[in-house]
Amino acid sequence: MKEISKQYDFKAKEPKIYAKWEKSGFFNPDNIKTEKRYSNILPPPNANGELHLGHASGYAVMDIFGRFERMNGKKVLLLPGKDHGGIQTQVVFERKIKEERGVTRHELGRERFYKECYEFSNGSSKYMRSQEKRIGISADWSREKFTLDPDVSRIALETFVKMHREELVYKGNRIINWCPRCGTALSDIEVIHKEREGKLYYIKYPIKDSKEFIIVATTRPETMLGDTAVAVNPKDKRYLSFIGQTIVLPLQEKEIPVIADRRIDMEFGTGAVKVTPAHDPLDWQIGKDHKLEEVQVIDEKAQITANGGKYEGLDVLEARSKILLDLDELGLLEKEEVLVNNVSACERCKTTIEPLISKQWFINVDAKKYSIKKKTLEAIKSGKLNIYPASLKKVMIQWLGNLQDWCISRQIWWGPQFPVWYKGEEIYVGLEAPKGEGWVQDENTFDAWFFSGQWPYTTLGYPDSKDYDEFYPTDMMIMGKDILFFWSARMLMLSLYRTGKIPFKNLYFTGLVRDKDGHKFSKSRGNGIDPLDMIDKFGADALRLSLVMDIAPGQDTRLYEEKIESFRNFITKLWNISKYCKQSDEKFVLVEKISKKDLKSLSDKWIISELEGVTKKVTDLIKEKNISLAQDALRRFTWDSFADWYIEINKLEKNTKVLGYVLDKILKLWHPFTPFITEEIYGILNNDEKLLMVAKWPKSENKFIDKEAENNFADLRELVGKIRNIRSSYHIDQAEQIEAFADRRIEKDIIERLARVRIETEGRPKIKMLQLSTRKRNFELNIAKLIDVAKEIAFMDKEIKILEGLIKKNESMLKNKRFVSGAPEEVVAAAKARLEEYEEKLKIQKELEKNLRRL
RNA sequence: GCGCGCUUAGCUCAAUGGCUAGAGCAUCUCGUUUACACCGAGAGGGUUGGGGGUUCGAGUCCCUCAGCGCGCACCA
Repeated sequence: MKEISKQYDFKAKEPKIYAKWEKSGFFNPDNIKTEKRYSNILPPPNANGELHLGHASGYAVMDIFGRFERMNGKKVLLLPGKDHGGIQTQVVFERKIKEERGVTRHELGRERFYKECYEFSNGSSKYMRSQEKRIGISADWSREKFTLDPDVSRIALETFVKMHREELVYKGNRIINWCPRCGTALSDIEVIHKEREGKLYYIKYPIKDSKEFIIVATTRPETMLGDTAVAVNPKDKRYLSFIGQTIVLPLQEKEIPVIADRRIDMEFGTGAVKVTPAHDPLDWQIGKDHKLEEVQVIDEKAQITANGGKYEGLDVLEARSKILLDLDELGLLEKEEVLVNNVSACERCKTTIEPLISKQWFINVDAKKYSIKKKTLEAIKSGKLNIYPASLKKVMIQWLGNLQDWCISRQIWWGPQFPVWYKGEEIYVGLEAPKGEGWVQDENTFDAWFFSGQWPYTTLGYPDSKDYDEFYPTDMMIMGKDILFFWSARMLMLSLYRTGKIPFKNLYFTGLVRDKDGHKFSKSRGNGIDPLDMIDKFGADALRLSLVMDIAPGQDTRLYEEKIESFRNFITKLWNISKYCKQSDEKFVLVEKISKKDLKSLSDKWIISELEGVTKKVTDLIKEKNISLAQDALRRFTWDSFADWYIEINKLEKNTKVLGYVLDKILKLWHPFTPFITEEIYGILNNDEKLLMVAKWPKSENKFIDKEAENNFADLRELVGKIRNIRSSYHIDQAEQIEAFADRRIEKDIIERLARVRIETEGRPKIKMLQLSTRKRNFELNIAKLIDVAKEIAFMDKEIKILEGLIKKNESMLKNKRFVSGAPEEVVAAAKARLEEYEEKLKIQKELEKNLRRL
């Protein structure tokens, strides 16, 4: 039989335990023979970096649910993968080659850049995979996927072809968000808005053949080079007479009309707006409706185009200052005002966005043949998808309601190219290049989210594969709430379109992991916690626990070393508990089943009753997706009830069978949370012949619930507590055994041991004694020790007052007819029971006080 | 502007409308023992952000105010 060593060396053990799991083959659901299944396609991290706390917390949650379901007899598939990451990876890789080799992607050329970026991603993936394993995730690595794997990307590309055939996608000129640094179009959600203090410039626009002006206000004067109208609200009396007149656009000397449009806010600025359809989303709309010319004056490098006349070639900011100078010279600059407004920036590189008109591929989200928007809204509203937390359902519905066409083409090089070929006026859309000479493929690459949005079924080999039939729709999807729109919404949209099914039954959002002060972890702040460092320092189990403590779905959580440390302490406790059990009796073994006959003493009955209760509670809480509370309840049982009370008592009245039974259940209940240490202990105690990972989850059995034992044990604890309290408040040395006398049958040995007293049961000594007693007088003893009578009386008076207050409260409740008839039966019964209990306690207290006064 | 979330012990968080509002960390006191000092025992610490309401009963539900955080839209 193996021994349990003095200390748990998690650093040495964890890799070995993981290797043992992998070798067992049970990460692969094919090796589990059952009809029931549970599937969770894991979110693929971008294959360009390192595992961070966000990943770690997500994996901890996914693995807890996965292991729970596996122990509940299901074939569990946790399918891992990596995302090629599109823009983000390209930005990272470009920076890398610039720093390391001093080259740009243009110097490498498209083909070579793609190839090297692919190799880079592959290398990072391997590294990340080794990190993911250290968290302990029980994923089926034999099924691991990459968004660019041929089988995966083929299915995703087919979706595009299908959409094209069914007219859900189109290529067209629209105003889009352009990142001049990345050199690509972006979708609306890849743009972040930052408040910045800027200036609002008031510029005089002269009316043709008149001395009058209209003053317009703008934050971006450089765009005036492309103005094709001035717009006012038709209700605005100030400008009624100007509508239809002509303005001579300053600097360009071009004639443009004054138009009326109800979208103009009369309150803002002067109420008159310069309209630049080529460089502002709202102006673009107005331009469309009024059939205005779209004059592009800013190009894709954020420089002024030839349409900008003498400003051509200037950077937008240079152009802005030059234009302001020129206007001032002409006397057309009325004034400047400070204004705080939102500036759009690229989510990845933070460069200011230029709105441009550009020819891009779009998904029509409200197409005639199939409205992605409507179908997705319907599915969410149908209630067939459980969302944790439920409040995010509303957010999703609101977002979908406002959804605009989705720009899916990018001008970056990293990622799959559009399956579209051109030859002159001809266009071909299909998976393979068309036969014949002279076809040129569309240069655009896909928005990476178009690929990851199809992840639930591309990974399973849609449409005709064993895995797809068996595991789709999946049971669970877990992600950070920061990618709610990016990912969960897109998965719902695309999966519903392609497969006709909601891709998952449960959608669980994790919150953000923050530092102790509630700040985001960031490199610039230097407050980052590297999960791998923490695993080295405290072990994977401790990190997992700290990541799921205090969490609720979608709620941010704070993490800091002391928190992880306190869970490392718990892990040590679990180890020591097991060590004690093993050492307590050479016959000690883990026990799967027990019968009532095996429960000898009060404490046996109590601990088993509590165990059954906690088993039910933990199981229910995990099913409700409330893993934080489940863990909390289990920890309290393990540390407080089992270690601090039952084991201490076990040192006196051994019941090795009960000990083995409780430990067996505890190891199983803890396994989803702390898989490594529980597997290690289970292995030692079973001579490595059994694997905890696939052990059966404990089932709570009502027959062991024993309320009477629980109450009696509570009384015992209360009495011991009272004695300890007295020792502490009178500074009685811990070494000193307090003399006591009891004339009733009580759990003498236990109380003597736990409270360090010596209890005489015969020959009551003739000295003054403090009397202690509990409810129903199950336990009563007298302490033969000099005490401060006045102090004790004061203490008892306080107790009596509290009890009287409680009695009054409960009495008035029970006298209230509306309470008795209106409240649930159990509540009324509980109130009655409480009242009796308090009355009895009060009676005892009063008696004790009377006795005390006689001293 | 619209929407969402949060506010409970010094800190981090719990508490199906119903038991004297609880844990962990931190603090203070003490420490003999067949696992554990990464430990054990005990103690202190609360007007549940303010105000109002509904209810037999409110930390919990409603209204309102304040503070913090987030999302969306607008931003000429």
